[in-house]
Order: sequence, then C-alpha cells, then structure tokens
Amino acid sequence: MAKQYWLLKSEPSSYSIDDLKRDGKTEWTGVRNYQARNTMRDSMSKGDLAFYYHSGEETAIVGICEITTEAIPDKTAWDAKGHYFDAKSSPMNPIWFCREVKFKQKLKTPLTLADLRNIKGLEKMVLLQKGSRLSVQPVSEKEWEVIMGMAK
DNA sequence: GCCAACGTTGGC
DNA sequence: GCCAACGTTGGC
Repeated sequence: MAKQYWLLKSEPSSYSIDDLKRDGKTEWTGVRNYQARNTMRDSMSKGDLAFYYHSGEETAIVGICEITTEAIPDKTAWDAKGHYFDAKSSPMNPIWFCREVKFKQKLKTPLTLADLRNIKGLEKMVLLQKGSRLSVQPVSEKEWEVIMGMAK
C-alpha cells in the first residue's frame, strides 16, 4: 500500500516537537475522540509520515515524525489517577489506542496556520476547515508535497 | 478572555 | 431517537 500522511496536534506546553526530539520516540497517547481513535487504530500504517503541529500559542507545523508501530492499547486509559483515565477501558477490552511515533526532523522554519491558509492547493486540508479540531487527521499526498515544497 | 464549533451525556 | 445542556478544543 502507498504511504499515507497524517497530522498530529499537540500543545507544546504538554509535549512539544523538542520533547519528541529529545526522547526520539513516544507513544501517542491521550486521544479521546472516536474519529481520531479510529484513524489511529484502523487507517494508519507502520511507516507512514505525519506532520507535527503545535496548537495553542504557536499554531504551526513544526516538524515531521514517523508511525513506527501497529495500533497498541493506550495504557493511560487504565491509570485511575491520570488525566486520561476511562473506567470503560480495560486491558481485556481496550477502547483507546495509540501508535508509537519516531522523531524525523524539525522544519527549519515552522509553517504557521496563517502561512498555510495562504498556500494554493491546501484549501481542502482538514486542518484549515472551519471548526476543525481533530487532533489526528489525514493529509493528502498532494497536500504533503505542497507543504514539503514550502518548507524548503 | 471570548466565543464558535463540535462531541458527549442524559432526560424524555 | 431527539435534543437541550454541558464540557472541551482551539483560534483569535
């Protein structure tokens, strides 16, 4: 199957691209939205690439990471003291899933939301749609290439 | 801080 | 199954 592309959102204050660079890899846990869950569980493939997007104060694509595993249960759902606890999920019957992602690179210059809105060819991008707040979302191959072209 | 958009919950 | 109320996300 052809390589697919994604975009992962994160608040830099909770986990930034620099944190990922430092760690090398991380489990992309804490997603508690069914659509985003389904994307991670069912649609992604090992080896796919994803833009790393900072939401909040920065609002920009800041880097690239790679999906390095199949879907794995999100263990943070089982931690009763944690922020992402969900009593309905259990090791026997997991509800939430994640993937491990590996740091690939930082963009030399972040591409801000405002930049992206001005680039031809990205009009359909999920990120740029009104009211879009999915934290895991697809990026088309064409969109990926347009953005990579701009990031040089 | 404000508010639009969206998702979830729960009463009926 | 509908829908109002509520909570959250996230841009501005």
